[in-house]
Amino acid sequence: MGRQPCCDKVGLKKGPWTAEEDKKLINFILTNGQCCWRAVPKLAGLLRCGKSCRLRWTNYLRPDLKRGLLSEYEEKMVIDLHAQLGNRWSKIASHLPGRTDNEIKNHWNTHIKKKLKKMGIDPVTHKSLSNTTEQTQPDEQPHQPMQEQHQQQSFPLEKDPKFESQNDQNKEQEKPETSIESSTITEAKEEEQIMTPLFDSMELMNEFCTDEVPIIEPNEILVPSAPSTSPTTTTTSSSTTSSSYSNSSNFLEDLLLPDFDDYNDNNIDNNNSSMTLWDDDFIRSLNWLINDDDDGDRNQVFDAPLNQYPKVIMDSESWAYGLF
DNA sequence: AATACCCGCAACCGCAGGCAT
DNA sequence: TATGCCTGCGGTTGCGGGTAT
Repeated sequence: MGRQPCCDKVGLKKGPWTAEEDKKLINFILTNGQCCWRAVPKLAGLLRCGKSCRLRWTNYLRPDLKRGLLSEYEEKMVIDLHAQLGNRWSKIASHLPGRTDNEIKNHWNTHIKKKLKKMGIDPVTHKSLSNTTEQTQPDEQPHQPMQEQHQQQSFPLEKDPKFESQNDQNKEQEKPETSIESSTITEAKEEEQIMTPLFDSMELMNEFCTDEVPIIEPNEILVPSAPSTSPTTTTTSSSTTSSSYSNSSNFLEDLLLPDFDDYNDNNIDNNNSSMTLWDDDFIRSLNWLINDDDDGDRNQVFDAPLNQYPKVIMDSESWAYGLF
């Protein structure tokens, strides 16, 4: 028996998501949490395949996403992680809170690759280009993660004192092997080696690793308190959002939203991660969002006002940039 | 101003792995 | 063990905006 396709493609919509579709998906996930993705489109009233819904959610709509270009520090981390892990984008992304594998992959292909080449570094092997041309043909050979290359080369990033100290710390934390199968142990060890210094950097940024984030339930989404309630103009990074919002159909822009820019300025920099409940205006706005649906049947399902949910935890930047 | 070209990013595609039966 | 389902992953594509001519 052949494998069933992930979805019946007949009659399913493809291409860019519209604001209306996003609204339905957000509505559904916020209400029901993430469940069987195959069932999501049907239940949410979307003419999309479940896979498409999952991608849209994980890569764009997820509340804990950051938007905008990667910071210099994030870029360094990506380079370092890529040197160790190769093209395992999801693993790399798991070390960068709020970033998706797709985002990192795109950023790597469009920005970092070029930068490294300019610097005379082969983006595949992370070795000096003059050396690699003699030894390998980078683009034709599968990438060998640096761990497997015994980390012979000296990459500029490793000269960063922060990373050096992390590596030293790493060595100290290496544990003797047990009787577990060697392949498993090397894999685990590799992971451990990579994770340890990065967890430190997570602490440094006072953030969390997306791998550690459980499935987001509606009652877990929190928003930072808004120092200013005046709805401000959108930030520059919001222009990088989906083309679906390029016109006036950006339904979320009309909401009365906390000023996340102010929040970021005031709190992010000094590592103040305090979170509070949404203010009433915001709750009312989102409530409007949830209930503003022309499908009466689904309104019955979702008719619990959002402000009845105990707490809504949310990352400021992601919702500020990604949605609002 | 119009057209061609380039680039970045969102979305798609197909495969692989994990899990249940 | 075999089979089917679901999800995650990495590579690729194609659209849309920006820039050059």
